[in-house]
Amino acid sequence: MGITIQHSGVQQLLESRFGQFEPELINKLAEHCVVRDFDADQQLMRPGQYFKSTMLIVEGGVKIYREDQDGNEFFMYQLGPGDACALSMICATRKEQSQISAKAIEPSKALLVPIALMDELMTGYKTWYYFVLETYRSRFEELLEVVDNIAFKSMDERIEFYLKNQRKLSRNDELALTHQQIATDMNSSREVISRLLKKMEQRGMVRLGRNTITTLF
Amino acid sequence: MGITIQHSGVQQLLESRFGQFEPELINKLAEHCVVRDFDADQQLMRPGQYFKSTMLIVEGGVKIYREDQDGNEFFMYQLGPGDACALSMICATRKEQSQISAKAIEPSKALLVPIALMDELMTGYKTWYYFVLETYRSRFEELLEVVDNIAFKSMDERIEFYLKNQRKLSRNDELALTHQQIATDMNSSREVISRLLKKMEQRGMVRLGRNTITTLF
DNA sequence: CCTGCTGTGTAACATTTGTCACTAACCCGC
DNA sequence: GCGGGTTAGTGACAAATGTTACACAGCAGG
Repeated sequence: MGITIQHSGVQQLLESRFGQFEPELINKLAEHCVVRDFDADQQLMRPGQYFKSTMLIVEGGVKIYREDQDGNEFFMYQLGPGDACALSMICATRKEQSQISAKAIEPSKALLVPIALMDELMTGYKTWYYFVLETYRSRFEELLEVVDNIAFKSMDERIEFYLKNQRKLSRNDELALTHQQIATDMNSSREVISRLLKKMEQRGMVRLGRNTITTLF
Repeated sequence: MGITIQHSGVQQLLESRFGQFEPELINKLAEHCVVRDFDADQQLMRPGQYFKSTMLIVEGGVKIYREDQDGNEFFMYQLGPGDACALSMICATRKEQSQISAKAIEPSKALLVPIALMDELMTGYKTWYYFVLETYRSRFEELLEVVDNIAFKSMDERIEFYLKNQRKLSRNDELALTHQQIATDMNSSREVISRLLKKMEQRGMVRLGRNTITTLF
């Protein structure tokens, strides 16, 4: 399954991705945490899973989904290097079940921080405490933006928002996406997405190709 | 505007509503915080506002809304005594603008905790630190449930969810709500709500009266 | 070059939700 | 008991989204 536990090199990874951490914190983490590799498309979390550690993304990218009982997906936001999964913190803290699912979109590395360490880190290291609060804050705001979108906006506006997001993440105007992928992420159907994308093409907002959407806005 | 700043009785209020706090923390808070009264329907927060303190609800009830540019509202969740507003914590911590609006649904009291105190409380008082994390966690989960609802569920299921929520909050099967209020909270229109409520009545799920909805499920 | 698979286009239709227009029922103060 | 305001019910229609069904284009492998 491509899972590798690495003990070496943790310190360097931490220094490069989490430069804001104080040196003693980095040492502490390097001492007690391991890095785990994930393949593209591998799940980092699934609904109903329990956590023994919280995850910091060191390399790659991770998509965070909400899933309902029937297996429908709904994409919420994406994490990159330097981000932490607020949910894994929350669940870890409470030893509770996860309500979401996370999937690596490319080969990724995550630092696993044992729950047992959390209290000590929180009270002993100011930069950790700020990091955790900032993580909560930004995930919360992302979630608010998600609510905004589905509560107030129509499908075409949401597609636009989605494409903008993808562009920012891939740092590329040409997106390698199928209509079906978008439909799944937005919990809609391919036909609807095709229809609306076509309209956007007519309005000159995108150029469509097989497996690619070029944003022109 | 019915705003009163009280300095007396803070300690008793804290003890009754936040019994989990350690005594030294209660003293600390009583020393540095004030209680503020809000009238029914008065706004505690509005979008674009800056915070100098974070708010703990001591008495009453507060509705948390998302608002869009056109002034549409979308109800997210409700706070009662013993709850804290995660957003006010987040914004306070970052001295940032609020993205939401909060309104008292009945005469309410809130404890105002100055931001300046946050660091000290967080690092010095374990029960405060747990309280803050638990606040983030539960708000985050409420927000996830909101996403769930609007992403996956149809209007009638959402109404059901809404009514269940209201019932839990008011601890009463008979809800004093107009269809228009529900429509506003759900960012829909009165006619739609009336229509669906009527269907629910035919299915025996509710009994409808003027200004009242009696839940039978 | 044929074949089969995946991705896309599109028409027709169903369903859900929103809007408009109007009526009726109820409630309160005079 | 009579207006006037608020709340609710309803039909007709519009718009958005979802569904079904099918055609077709591009590409990869034999």
